[in-house]
Amino acid sequence: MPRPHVEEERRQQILEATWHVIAVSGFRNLRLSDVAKRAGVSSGMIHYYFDTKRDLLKAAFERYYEHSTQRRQWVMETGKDPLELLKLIVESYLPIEEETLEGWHVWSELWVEGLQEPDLQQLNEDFYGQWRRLVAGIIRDGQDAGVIRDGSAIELANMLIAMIDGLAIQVLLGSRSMTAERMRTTCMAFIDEMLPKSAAR
Amino acid sequence: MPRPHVEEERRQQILEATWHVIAVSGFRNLRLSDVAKRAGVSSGMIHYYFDTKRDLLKAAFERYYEHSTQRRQWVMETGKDPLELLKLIVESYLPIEEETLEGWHVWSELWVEGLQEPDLQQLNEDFYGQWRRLVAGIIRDGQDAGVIRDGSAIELANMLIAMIDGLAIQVLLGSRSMTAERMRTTCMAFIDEMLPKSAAR
Amino acid sequence: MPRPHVEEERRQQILEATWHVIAVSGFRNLRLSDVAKRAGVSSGMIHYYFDTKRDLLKAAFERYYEHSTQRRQWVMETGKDPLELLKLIVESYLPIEEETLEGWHVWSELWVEGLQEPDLQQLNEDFYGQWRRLVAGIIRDGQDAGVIRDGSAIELANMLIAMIDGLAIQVLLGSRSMTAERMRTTCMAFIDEMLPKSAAR
Amino acid sequence: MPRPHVEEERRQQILEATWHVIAVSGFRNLRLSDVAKRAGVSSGMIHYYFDTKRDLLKAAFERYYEHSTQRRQWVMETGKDPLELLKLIVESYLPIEEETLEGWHVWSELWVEGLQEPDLQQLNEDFYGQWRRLVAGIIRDGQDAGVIRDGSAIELANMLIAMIDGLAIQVLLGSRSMTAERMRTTCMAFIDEMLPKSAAR
DNA sequence: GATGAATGAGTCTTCATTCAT
DNA sequence: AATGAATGAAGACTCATTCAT
Repeated sequence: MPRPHVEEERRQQILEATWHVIAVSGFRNLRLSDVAKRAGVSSGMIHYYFDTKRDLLKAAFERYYEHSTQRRQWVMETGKDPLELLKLIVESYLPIEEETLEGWHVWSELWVEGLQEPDLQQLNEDFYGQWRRLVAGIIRDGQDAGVIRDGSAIELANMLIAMIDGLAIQVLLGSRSMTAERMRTTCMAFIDEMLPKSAAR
Repeated sequence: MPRPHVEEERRQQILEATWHVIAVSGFRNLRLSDVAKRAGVSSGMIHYYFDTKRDLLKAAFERYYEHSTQRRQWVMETGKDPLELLKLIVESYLPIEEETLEGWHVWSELWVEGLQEPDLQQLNEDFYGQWRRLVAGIIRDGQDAGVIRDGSAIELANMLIAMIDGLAIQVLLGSRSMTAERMRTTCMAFIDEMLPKSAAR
Repeated sequence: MPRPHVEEERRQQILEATWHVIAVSGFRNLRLSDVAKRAGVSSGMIHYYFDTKRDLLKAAFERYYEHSTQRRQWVMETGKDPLELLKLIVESYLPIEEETLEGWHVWSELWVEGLQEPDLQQLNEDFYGQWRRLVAGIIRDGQDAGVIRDGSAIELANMLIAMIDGLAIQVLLGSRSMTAERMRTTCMAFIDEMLPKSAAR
Repeated sequence: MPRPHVEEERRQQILEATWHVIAVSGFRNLRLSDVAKRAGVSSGMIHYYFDTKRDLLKAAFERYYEHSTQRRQWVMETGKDPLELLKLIVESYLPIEEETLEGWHVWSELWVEGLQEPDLQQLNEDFYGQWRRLVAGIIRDGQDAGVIRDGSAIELANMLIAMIDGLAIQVLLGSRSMTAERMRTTCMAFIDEMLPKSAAR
């Protein structure tokens, strides 16, 4: 009785275990044996599915990229008004929930690993390309509706996205001055006070 | 016959070599033999000055923290008007010049390593504490002079700083959509259009 | 498909190789690569079974302790009369046969290493505890049979055991004045002339 | 103003420091830097006086051999009666006093090192040769005076000396069953009950 | 498909030894 | 005579990778 999908399942299982280990231990300290243990498989099996450690890590990031992309699908399907939607996005990216936190860890490791790895740079480029287009689209909707200030929507999107990333790093590093709560108010202040068309000053 | 300062010089020499190797190869791939080669000393000498690799790396980051702090001393001594000064700061942090680029690389590695290392988190905390106070001070000067909008100066500083960090990451990753030039215009747009008190919309 | 007992066999193989190297080269000069070579395995395998060199050496001594204990089992099963039995024991401990010689070498190294290592001290304590009880039992049998002088059997056992150890050291050191032959006559003289109840003087 | 003996003094200083380190840390763990620290000199100076570590250790043992020989000079100059003198000797070798304890440690290390080193074997041979002659001489005095049993004086000396060595090892290893006190009574029992000509049985 | 014992190249680390001062 | 900074060979240890089962 062949189970045709067993291979694919195993791959997923291993790739997900890889994220978790990256998120918990960091890239630098990742050992294949840890991944094997976390995935509940033998170390030999890792190499059955992935030729080298490098291949595994690359695949894990690729898979995580897809995962991250899917995780923000909901944004496309919301009928909320633009400013509200931006706030929801910010809210969903605050490094509070376990899963979001893990996402930030994995993505941070990808960034730094990407400094040396063109493949990962491409992943990042694709991801942020979509990200910018998504946020810029929302901003453009707001501009069309007359609730968001004029100016390059892409540039405004870049501001918000970069701000989220920069603040998240500080939160991840356990800064006492930049907590997740503080990150929320800072982002919300930007959306409430700087993006709107005629916000009071 | 004591050879004065030899020890201190050697330490500096090794620490600086360590930055360079971190900046070029990344933290994960750093081999002590590379540091030794770069510093032009024997591998044994590394251990003569630093007990373990870990100690060396920690010391290198600490030293880099001091270095980074000193590198922004000039900001304190400028008589420029606030908005102009903020622009100069942005300009000086664009990842263009070799030295600035290296700084971003080292600091990125510190961030990601800091995810696992409380000591590095503290370094980051100190550094960003100063950073926020510095930028917030300038903003407050601008508010006092009536050229910068009202609101929490610290919060505005956090926005700008986070934006710089977030954009720099993308530039460092070689994004074709986010170049150093693009980063400049984005930051300048924020300073010119969002910070001033009564900027036209 | 599990390969049963492979692990346990390997451990034994490595531990025995370790004795031999200790016996031949001494503790101080023991290199893991020598043990690996002697055991006919790779150096990595040593660490597969033993975390550190220290662990290996400790385990080797522990295993040797068991081995030594077993090697004297025969004494319990002999029906010989007490004085005869004591002589057989002495005979079996003369540093003449290859295996006995090796035993003395390993045990000497254990002694000196034990000066710094409480774990090894405990091993020695256990071993000599059994040893004393065994010899004292034989002596007590002799006293009960009226062929061995009165007095504390444990004390008499301690005399004989210490004498064997002290003489063996000199033999091991290749003394020309204290050969194995000389050691034999000295011990036999003690048993023949000093232990018996009414030996002529 | 040349101090002609400064070199000789330094040598002594270093050699004595070497004993102490051997006694405290054991031979296996001895580092020249520890010796230098203990002697209060630079590591370079060790090599000024001794070409190699091996040379130093050999010289240290040689010097210790002389030292040990001198330490028992008093035996020659005592007018005590033979049995009493043997007891004094035993007393003086009990591993109780700091200095005696150190002596046993150094000598134990010499034994085990001697298993590999013919030079040290020779030292031991010389030392034990004198030792046997000395003790045998006393025993012979006792035999001449009619207070010690007949038989080979050398053999009786070997018994006593070996017994002392064998017991001392157990005491040094911190045996709870063989304390210095126990060692004393055991040796004294041998002298009191086994050596005399017509001891009651 | 799967295991995990085994390998060995790669690195960190130690420390005797050298040598400029 | 003396120092201690510097060296580099030696050796412990790690871990990705292989392969017999």
